[in-house]
Amino acid sequence: MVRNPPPPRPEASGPAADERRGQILAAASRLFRSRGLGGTGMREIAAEAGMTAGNLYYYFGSKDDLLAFCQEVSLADLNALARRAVAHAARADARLHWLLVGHVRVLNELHPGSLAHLEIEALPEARRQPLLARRKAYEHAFHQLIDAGVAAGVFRPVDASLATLALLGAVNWTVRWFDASGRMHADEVGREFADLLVRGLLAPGVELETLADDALSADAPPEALEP
Amino acid sequence: MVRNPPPPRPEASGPAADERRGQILAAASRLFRSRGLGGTGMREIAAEAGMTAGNLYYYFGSKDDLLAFCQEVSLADLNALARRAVAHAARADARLHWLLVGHVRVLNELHPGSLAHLEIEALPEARRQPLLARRKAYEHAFHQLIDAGVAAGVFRPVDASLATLALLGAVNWTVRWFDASGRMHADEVGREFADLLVRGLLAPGVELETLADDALSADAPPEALEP
DNA sequence: CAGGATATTGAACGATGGTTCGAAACCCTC
DNA sequence: GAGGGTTTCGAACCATCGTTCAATATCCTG
Repeated sequence: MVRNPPPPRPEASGPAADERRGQILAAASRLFRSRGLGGTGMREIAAEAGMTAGNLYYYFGSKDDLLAFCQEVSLADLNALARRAVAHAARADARLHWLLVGHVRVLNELHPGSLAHLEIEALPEARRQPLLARRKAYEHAFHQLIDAGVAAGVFRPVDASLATLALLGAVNWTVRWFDASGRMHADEVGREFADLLVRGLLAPGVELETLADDALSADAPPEALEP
Repeated sequence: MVRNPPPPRPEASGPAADERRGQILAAASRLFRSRGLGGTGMREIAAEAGMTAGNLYYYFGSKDDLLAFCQEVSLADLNALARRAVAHAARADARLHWLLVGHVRVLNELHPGSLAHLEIEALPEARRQPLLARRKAYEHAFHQLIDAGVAAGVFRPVDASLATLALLGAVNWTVRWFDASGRMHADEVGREFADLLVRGLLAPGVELETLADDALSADAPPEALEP
């Protein structure tokens, strides 16, 4: 006879719990960044969030849950950005530039030190799939923008997949060294990076165009995020 | 009365042991790559290298020893490359391009999946310092090449420190996704990346110059590496 | 073939990690 | 202030991790 799985432990819900989850996520991100992912324990995360290890499990069923949540949030924000960039009417180089600046800001300013989609490998197979799909969607936006630029003659002909990985590598790497208390703000770093990276794609003779970067997705567009 | 530290346990020496250490390093690198650093245990590394956990300690005094060795080897190769690039007579863009290609190859072809200088934070303070010094030296080479290019009017004026981080981010990121059995070889990826990144630095109107990339440092220059 | 140095094993130890759980504390509402 | 839901604690559990070590196998040398 098959035994029913134990009743799913009651997971906290409601706006208060969501708020708390946000605090935990922030604390975890901070620690993940300085001590590495495997190097930070639940007790440390709890302490950083001003609570007890046992209490953490009232909000997250497991460390994997916490990690997956961490990445879902970042990926959702990144994808929201990407959708806006793809839908925008400006030239491909301007849109790509704008997206790159936003990317750096989301990773270092909105979710400081967030691992974003950086450590998917650390999750068990079952959790990976949905996150990988979202990451793929995000990369697809870069692919699209680059192809659009090539088609328009704004970019020189490049392998869009490879170029995507180059751009993402550079901007993702910022979480390793960016220091919010340092001499530069996230958006300044983002602009310098985007300048360099998008210029690397331009066809000879084309001048880089840019867009004004606006507010981050925290108080952003009215359209809802995907479910 | 101060007790003498226990006699330093005999650590294997000789060419045979060095060979074995090389195998272990390769196995460890492979696992670190797929499972992450904190996620791989000594037992797994040992198994991957075809031996027992206890046996590992005949070659490395601790996991930190192993990790530090891993990074020293990669950094030594990278710095050897960097010294050649800095000493070379060609134009700055060509030298930087050559160095970037070499970097990708060292990380993905010579030491597949090596974490290189990527996870220094995981080491205890004492170990970090010498590695950080070597990394700093390596970054300094990029800084030099970029400044030289700017001075020569080959590159547009950029923040050399920031540009260095952008370039290194892109090429370091390759260890996350590069697959030796994939459609591209490490040197092809390296060239595409170097093209994009160095072009991003060029001053308007300047055409990219490149150097032929030669053999990797395995059978490389006669000058000795530093001790 | 003997015998010592070199390699390797497998079991064990202590510490730490994620996790569970019953009980206490807190916070509302009636 | 009694009572029920929500939240928090703290101790304990068990697996795993890095590590040690005495014993054994393997290899080379005389």
